[in-house]
Amino acid sequence: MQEIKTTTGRGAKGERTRLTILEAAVDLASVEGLEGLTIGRLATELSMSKSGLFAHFGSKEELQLATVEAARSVFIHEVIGPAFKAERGLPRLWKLCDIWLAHVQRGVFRGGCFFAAAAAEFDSRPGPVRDRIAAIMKEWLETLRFAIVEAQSAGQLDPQVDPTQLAFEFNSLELGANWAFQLYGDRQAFARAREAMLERLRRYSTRSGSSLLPPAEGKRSRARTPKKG
Amino acid sequence: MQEIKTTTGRGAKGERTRLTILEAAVDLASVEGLEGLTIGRLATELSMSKSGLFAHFGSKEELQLATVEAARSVFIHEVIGPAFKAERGLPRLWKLCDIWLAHVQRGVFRGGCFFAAAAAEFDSRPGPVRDRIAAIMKEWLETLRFAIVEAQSAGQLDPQVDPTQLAFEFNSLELGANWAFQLYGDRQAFARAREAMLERLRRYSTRSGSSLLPPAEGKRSRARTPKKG
DNA sequence: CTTTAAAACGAACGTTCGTGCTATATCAAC
DNA sequence: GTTGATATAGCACGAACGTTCGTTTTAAAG
Repeated sequence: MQEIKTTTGRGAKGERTRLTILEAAVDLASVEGLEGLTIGRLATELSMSKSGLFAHFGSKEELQLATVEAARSVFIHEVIGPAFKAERGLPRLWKLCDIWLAHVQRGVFRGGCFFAAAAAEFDSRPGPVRDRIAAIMKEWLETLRFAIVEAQSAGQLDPQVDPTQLAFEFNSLELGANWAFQLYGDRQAFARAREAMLERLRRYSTRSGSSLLPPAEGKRSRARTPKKG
Repeated sequence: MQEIKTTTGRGAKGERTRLTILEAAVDLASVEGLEGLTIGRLATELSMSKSGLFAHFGSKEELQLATVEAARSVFIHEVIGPAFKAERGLPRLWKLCDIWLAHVQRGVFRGGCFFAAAAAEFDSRPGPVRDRIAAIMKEWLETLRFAIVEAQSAGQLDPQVDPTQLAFEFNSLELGANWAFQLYGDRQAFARAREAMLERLRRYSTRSGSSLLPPAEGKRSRARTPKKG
């Protein structure tokens, strides 16, 4: 009988430690940046030795890559997953935007959107880390674009709308809200981003689509939009 | 006889050197970040000694603050100045947006928008540097907002439009274009941002205002929509 | 010229960085 | 309980960091 490559038996402890490290690494990197994510600090924070921690990754770049990957997992779990519970088309598109903004507001990452920060840090720094960050953010943009296309296919959104253009605008509003919140603590920015997104979705939505969007708020709404259960 | 402290006579050389240093500092910081802006590297790049350079600022934080201030001067000279040559109201508002995008595209700062990068780097790092960056970006947002208000006062823009909301959206689109260009080299992003901005300006502009905007392009090269048939 | 303050330098400081080595714990499998 | 891989620690390294200090060069003022 061929023995199965043991990832579960022998290396159990190491894997657990690795995950613990990466959890702390994501948190630290979201605040200090992927370069400010220092092996010494990380080790101190986890009460372990630099070399012991280092052995799990072999190089700082590998640690950074693993951290980026861990952040992507968190993002998928916190944003993509929940949004995909909504039905295809306009509801899912809206949920993607809404939950994205919520995950920043909730502080899923202490430093706001992990990838916005990482992109700004690495965009002038060629290498595998930059490439991976770029790929992950493209995934997100592609997810947005595809949700738009699905809404069009479902007859909920004007088929004349350019999906890439709309995805660009939504992504920009997300970046803008993240920026305003991180730099000024401006919570209103989330409402502004939502308003701008909903305005577009409403304008482009067909009759069958518009009922799938949250009801329009009056100006200066004081109450929160009721969550549907 | 009381001697006058001449700032022009004795300190002339030092001031010139300081400006040379800051020019290089802005360039370096726009790529490597304000923390990656290292005194040693800067000195090497300028073929001078670390200590000689250091003496001009007294601390790294002072160097960072001076660099931020120098970047602000460049920005004012390259964006605000030219845009303010346009007449008040809608023309100036549009020029502010248009030239902002152009200054990123032209590579006025090697790393794209200096302040977008600096904000992302320092937003989780309290202190005078962060405060100054935040204040400067608020200046910009306020400039945008005021231009919108002026366009409304001139009867060129729908007075019902919330200036803060529109300024937020424009700023977001700028951040989005900067992001796409820095991370993917995507030049189309500038056109997308302009399209989104102009779409809003056109929709909100009065009859007297709409003639002040650039003519609408013929749907751009969007003929190739893979319309599924 | 001489005088003198500003400007630039060179060397060193104490830290921290990433990264090797070597030794010691830990723990699943026999 | 012994074994052997795996995981962690200890220690040292060279380089780079911001910063200090004492000295030397430079150039403006008398």
